[in-house]
Amino acid sequence: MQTVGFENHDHTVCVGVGMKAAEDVCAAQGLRLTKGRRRVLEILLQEHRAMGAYDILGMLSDEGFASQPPVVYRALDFLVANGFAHKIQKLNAYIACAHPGDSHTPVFLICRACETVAETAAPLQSTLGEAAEKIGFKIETTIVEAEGMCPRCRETETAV
Amino acid sequence: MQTVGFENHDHTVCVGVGMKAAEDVCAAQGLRLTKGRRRVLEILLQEHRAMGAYDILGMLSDEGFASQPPVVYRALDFLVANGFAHKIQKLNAYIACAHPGDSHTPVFLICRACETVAETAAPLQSTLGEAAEKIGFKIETTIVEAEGMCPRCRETETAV
DNA sequence: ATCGAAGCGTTATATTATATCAAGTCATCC
DNA sequence: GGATGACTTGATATAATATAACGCTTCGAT
Ligand SMILES: [Zn+2]
Ligand SMILES: [Zn+2]
Ligand SMILES: [Zn+2]
Ligand SMILES: [Zn+2]
Repeated sequence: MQTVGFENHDHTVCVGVGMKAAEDVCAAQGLRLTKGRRRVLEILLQEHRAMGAYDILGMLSDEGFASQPPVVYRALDFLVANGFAHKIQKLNAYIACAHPGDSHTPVFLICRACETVAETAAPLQSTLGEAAEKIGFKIETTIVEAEGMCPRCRETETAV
Repeated sequence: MQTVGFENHDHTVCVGVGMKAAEDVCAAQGLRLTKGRRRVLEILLQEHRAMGAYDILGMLSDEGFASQPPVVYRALDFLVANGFAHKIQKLNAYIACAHPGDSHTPVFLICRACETVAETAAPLQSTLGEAAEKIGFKIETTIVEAEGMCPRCRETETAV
């Protein structure tokens, strides 16, 4: 599992891999990757950045989809529930999963200057789970979001 | 540093300790713990739970404070910026810091059934920081929120 | 073909948060 | 003591994010 987000890369591959992974998982689990859900995932993969729900909604309605919020929130709920996308709580934004197919606890690195988001992972699940279990808390999902400065913004940084 | 949130405890002590810590930090750093800021922190300490901004605003306006959103958001901004309170992103809610005075990266354990929040800590700062640094990302702040079931709700749980 | 579950279109509304500008407060300097 | 400037507050308005509810359609299984 590698960190995705700051390096350059062949982007059509990202989209292809992401869509394929979603299709496979849906086929295997009997989930329906309907037109709207598919298109939202494509948008997130193509843009490769955290997008607000209303940004996506704007693109959808430009393309002839209905233009009401539930259209996009329903699609996002589906994608997030099934691990094809994640919500970045800090930004109230959504991003395609960079490690589709794998079961994982994502760690997001969020640049405070440009808001670029990279998805990586850290082996904290067990550490945290054990600590929580000691006080009787059963962890089911974990959100980890780290804010700071990405490599590019650090280069061009003037003041701290 | 201990986990705070699920066990029973003498609550007047929490409030006293929290207010004292805030007063000390403000005195030391030349910050102004004004009437509204003080009252919001008191409310958060007394309630000892994650509260929505508008919940707090309702209490403030009942007490004669102005009743516009900026009143409470400004106070919360101050408290969060100075470490006296934290924002729980997952809940869009705010909670008094359980470890005031210490510099720390809090870890929140959030019960999905009752929404009780406990603040604890995990030694993941260094692990995560090193991993990020390898790709040139400089972490400044980290949000960790774990959702699951608290001890009390696990006892009374019927279905999973 | 019928049935039930899941999905979608649509209207309306709820919830959370910020922009802006004028006025007040406080410490400091002279 | 008055001028200064930084910070704080009051107040109006609006932005941004998200959900409720209801009826219709589509899909897949029997
Ligand atoms: Zn992922
Ligand atoms: Zn950046
Ligand atoms: Zn804390
Ligand atoms: Zn609980």
